[in-house]
Amino acid sequence: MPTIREVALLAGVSVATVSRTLQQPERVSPKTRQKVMSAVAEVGYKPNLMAVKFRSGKTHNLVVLVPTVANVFFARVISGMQQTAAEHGYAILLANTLGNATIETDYAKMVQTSQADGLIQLRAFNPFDSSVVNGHGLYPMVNACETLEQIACPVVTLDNRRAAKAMTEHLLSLGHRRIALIKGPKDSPLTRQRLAGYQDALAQAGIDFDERLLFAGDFTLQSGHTAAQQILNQQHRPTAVFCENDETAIGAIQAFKQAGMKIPHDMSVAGFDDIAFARFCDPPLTTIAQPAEEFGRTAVTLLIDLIEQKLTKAPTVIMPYELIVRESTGPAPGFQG
Amino acid sequence: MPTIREVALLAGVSVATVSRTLQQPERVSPKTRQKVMSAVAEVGYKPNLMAVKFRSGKTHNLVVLVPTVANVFFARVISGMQQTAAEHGYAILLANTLGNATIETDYAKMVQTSQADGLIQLRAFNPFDSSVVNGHGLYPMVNACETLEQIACPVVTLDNRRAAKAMTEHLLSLGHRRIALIKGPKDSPLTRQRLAGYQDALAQAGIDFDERLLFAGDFTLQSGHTAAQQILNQQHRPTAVFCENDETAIGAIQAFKQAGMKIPHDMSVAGFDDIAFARFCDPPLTTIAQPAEEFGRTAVTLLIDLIEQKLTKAPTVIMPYELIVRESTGPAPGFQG
DNA sequence: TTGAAAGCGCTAACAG
DNA sequence: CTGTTAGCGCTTTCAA
Repeated sequence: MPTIREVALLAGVSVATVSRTLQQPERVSPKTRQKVMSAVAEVGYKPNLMAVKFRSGKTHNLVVLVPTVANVFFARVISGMQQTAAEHGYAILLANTLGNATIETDYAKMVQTSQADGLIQLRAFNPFDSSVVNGHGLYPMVNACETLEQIACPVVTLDNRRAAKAMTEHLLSLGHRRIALIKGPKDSPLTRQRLAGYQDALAQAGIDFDERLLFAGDFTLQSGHTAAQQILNQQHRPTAVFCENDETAIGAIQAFKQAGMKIPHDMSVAGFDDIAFARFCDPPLTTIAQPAEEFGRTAVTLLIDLIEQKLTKAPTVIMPYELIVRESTGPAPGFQG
Repeated sequence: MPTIREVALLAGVSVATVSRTLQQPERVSPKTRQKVMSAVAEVGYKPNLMAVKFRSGKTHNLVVLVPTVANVFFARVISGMQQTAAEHGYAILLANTLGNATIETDYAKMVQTSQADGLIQLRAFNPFDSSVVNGHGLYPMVNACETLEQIACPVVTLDNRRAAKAMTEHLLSLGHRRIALIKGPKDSPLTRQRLAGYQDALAQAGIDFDERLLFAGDFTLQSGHTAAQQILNQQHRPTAVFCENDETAIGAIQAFKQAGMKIPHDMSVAGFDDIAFARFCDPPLTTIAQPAEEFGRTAVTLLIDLIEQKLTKAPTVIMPYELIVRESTGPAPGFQG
C-alpha cells in the first residue's frame, strides 16, 4: 500500500502539500495540484482511513445490535439504517446477537474502545457494563423497536399498546369474544405492552380477561405452530388468535389448517409487523403494519445527532402504525355483523 | 476517554509497562501488575483499539456485500459468517447493496483504504475497480453463493447445475412432462447454472426444451406471483413449476391458489433454498436445502486464511445440497407411478 | 503557496 | 523487570 509519503516523494513536494491537495485543492497552486494528482494516480494511492480515523478520533462507524437478522422485520429495519447511515458517511457494523447478553456486551465494547462512535440496540437490554456507565458517563446509544426502560437514551418505538388494542378491537368487532394471544419473547417490554393493549380492548368491551387464553411464543414460525397446537388441545377453544408477530401467525395458521380448520371460517388469525410474507399467506394475513425502514432511518438520524452533539435531551419518537385487514380474520361463528 | 498515559501516571510507571501488563501480564512483576490494574480500574481505562489497529495495520474487519438482508437465505448466510468471524476475532461490516454496483464499489473502498482486511461478495460482480485490481494486485476477497467468473478468488458455491437437475428429475419422476422454470435475476450465473441443470434433466429424459416454459423472476415473492399469472394465461399450461428460489415459489403458489387450483393436484411447485417459511407453506414446499450458515462460515474461514496468508491458491469449495420432498409436488394428472 | 514538525494512542525494540 | 524512544499515516498548526 503506497503511503502519502511516497506520493510526496514522487511529486517532489511535502506530505503536507499532498494532504492539502486532497482535502482542500483550492489552497494549492494549479501546477502543484497537477503534479500531486498524477503522482497519486501513478502509485494508486488510497489514503489509509484507519490512520485518518485514529487521528480524528471519529470512526464514522455505528454498531447495531440485532437479535437476529433472520427476522424479516429486523431485516427491513436494517435496510433503512444502512441507507441513512451511508448518506451521512457512516458505516453500519451489524452484530447478530441472538439475544445473547454476552455477545451484546462484547460488541458494545467497540464503542467503548473507540472503534465505533455509537450504538443502536434493537432489544430491551443495556449492553454497556452498568458500572462503566455509572462511573464514566453514557456512550451514544439509541434504542429502537423495543423500549429500554431505566436508561435515558433516545427511543424510536411504536405505540404497541394502542396498536395491539386496535387489532383486538378489530377482532371484537367481528364478534369474537374468546380471543387468544400468542405472545413474544418473555422478557420483552414490547410483549408486555401488546398484552396490555389486548387487555385494554377487552376491558373496554366488558369482557373478562382469561389467562388461559395467553400462550407463550418467541416470534418464530415454530413457536406459532406449537402454540396453535396447544390451542387446539384446549377445552373451550377461542375463535380468534392474535399473534404478536407475523411469523408466529404464519406458524399458527399452518397448525390450524393441518388440523382441518378453515381460516378465517373456523378461526381468525391476526399478526403484527406486515412482513412481505404476510400478503402471500393463505389466507393473506390481517396484521399491523409498522414502518420498519423508517424505524431504521430515524434511529440512525437520532444517533448521529447524538454523536455530533446536536441533541440536547433524549427524545422518544413514536412511529405510526396501520391496521391492515386482509382475509385471515372474519366474523366469529354465528356472528351477525 | 482516559488514555494509557493517564494510567501510567496514576500507577507511577511508564506507558510501556501498562501496555505490557495488559498484553503479557507474566512479563511484569506481581506488584506493578497490581498497581497498574487498579489504576486501570480507577480511571476506567479502555484501550483505543483504533490506535491499535492503525498501528498494527490489521483492522480485523471484514466487509460483506449482500444484495439484500431481507432475503431470508442471505440472512442465514450472514448469521453463519458473524459467528465464525467472531470466533476469530473479526467483525463483520455488512453492506446491504441492493445489487447496486456503485454501492458495492463504495464499500469495497473500505478494503482499499485499510478500513477492512478483506471482503466477501455474495453476488457475481467484482466490486473492485478493475484498473486498480490490474495495476496493483488483488485485495483479499471471497465469492460466496454465486460464481464470480473471470477473477481468481476463492469461491464457495453449490453445484447449482446438479441440484437443479436433481429437482427436475424429481418432477419428471412424478410424470411431469411440461415443467415451467421461473428464473432468478437475469444477469446471475447462478440462474444460468440452474437453467442448465433443468435442461440437462430434460435432455436426459428425451424431452424437447421449450423456451415458452421459461419465466422471468428476481427471487421476490412478487415476481413469483407475477410469473404464475403468466403461466395461468398460457395456452398449453405446464403441470409443474420449478422456481429458482423459495420466495418465488411461495408467491407462485399463492397465485395458483387464487386461481382456484389445488397444489399439488392441479400444479406441482418446487422451490430452492429451504428457507424457514418453506416448511410452513400451504402445502409445505418441496425444495433444495442449502447449508446457508455453513456457506457463511466457510466463506469467512477462507477469507481469513487469505488475509493471514495461509492460502496458496484460490480454492473452489462446493457445498452439498439436499432434495427435500414435501407436499407441494405430486404426480402429474393421469400419471400412474 | 509551501514545508517542517508535532502529535493522535499504542506497541515493540532496545537498553538498562 | 522496567523505562526510553521511535514510529505506524495522517492532518494541522506555525513559519517561512
